Amino acid sequence: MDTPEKHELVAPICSNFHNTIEFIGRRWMGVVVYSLMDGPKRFHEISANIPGISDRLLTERLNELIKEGLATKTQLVSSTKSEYKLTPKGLALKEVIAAIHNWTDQCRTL
Amino acid sequence: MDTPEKHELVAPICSNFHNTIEFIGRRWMGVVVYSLMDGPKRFHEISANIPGISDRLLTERLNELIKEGLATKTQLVSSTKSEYKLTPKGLALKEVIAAIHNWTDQCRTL
DNA sequence: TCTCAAACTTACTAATGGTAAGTTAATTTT
DNA sequence: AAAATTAACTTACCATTAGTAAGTTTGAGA
Repeated sequence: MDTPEKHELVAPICSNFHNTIEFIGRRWMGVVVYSLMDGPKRFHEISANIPGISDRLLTERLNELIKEGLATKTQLVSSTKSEYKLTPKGLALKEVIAAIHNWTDQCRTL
Repeated sequence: MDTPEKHELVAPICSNFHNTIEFIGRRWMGVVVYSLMDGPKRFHEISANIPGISDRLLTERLNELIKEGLATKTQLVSSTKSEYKLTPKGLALKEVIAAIHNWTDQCRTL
């Protein structure tokens, strides 16, 4: 018998609508992905891009993106430099971001 | 001088990308909206539609939707019956849901 | 009238997030 | 070359949000 896992994300996040939206809806996740949409960025660049986010949460969200295959991390020359980049799977969220943007815009007339 | 409000949502949720995704990304919010997409529903119907959600959180999410103008509540005859319905603003999220669905599908090949 | 169901509400615990300070290695400045 | 600074984390602690379960109120049905 399997151990019942309740609401833990055992299945890949993209296995259904609920998993997906709960994942990309975690606090700050949306803007972190958004920030990486226009190309690879350093940790401090993402941080500077997102007013209000703390190092701790940014580290956590980036690690979650990596774990789920939406981003990769590259250590540059020294150990104090790293770069984050979206994978094709991460880049494919562009449509979702666009849809939210559209909603945000048309919202004023609704 | 205004009191600084930190990260509270003072502006309408649809005023920018960050506000919007943080709002629709709250736990269970996505599936609650999804559940209402195909027409008005009673409280217990939504609840039955979403395995795992508690009455407390469902109440909270529905009230947030109402507060932000994405849904309305109608008291039916007696006070023990109520019906929830998406407003045009809420219905307009259909595109966002579709985009997430598409991502979920193409995810397998990425 | 007695029981049951709908739609909450309350109380309490667990998990997640916010804030700030500390760490380590590599630059840059003096 | 020593001192200060920066990058990228990590740790610790408190606050907020979520999960779980039991209780409340009104109305409908047997």
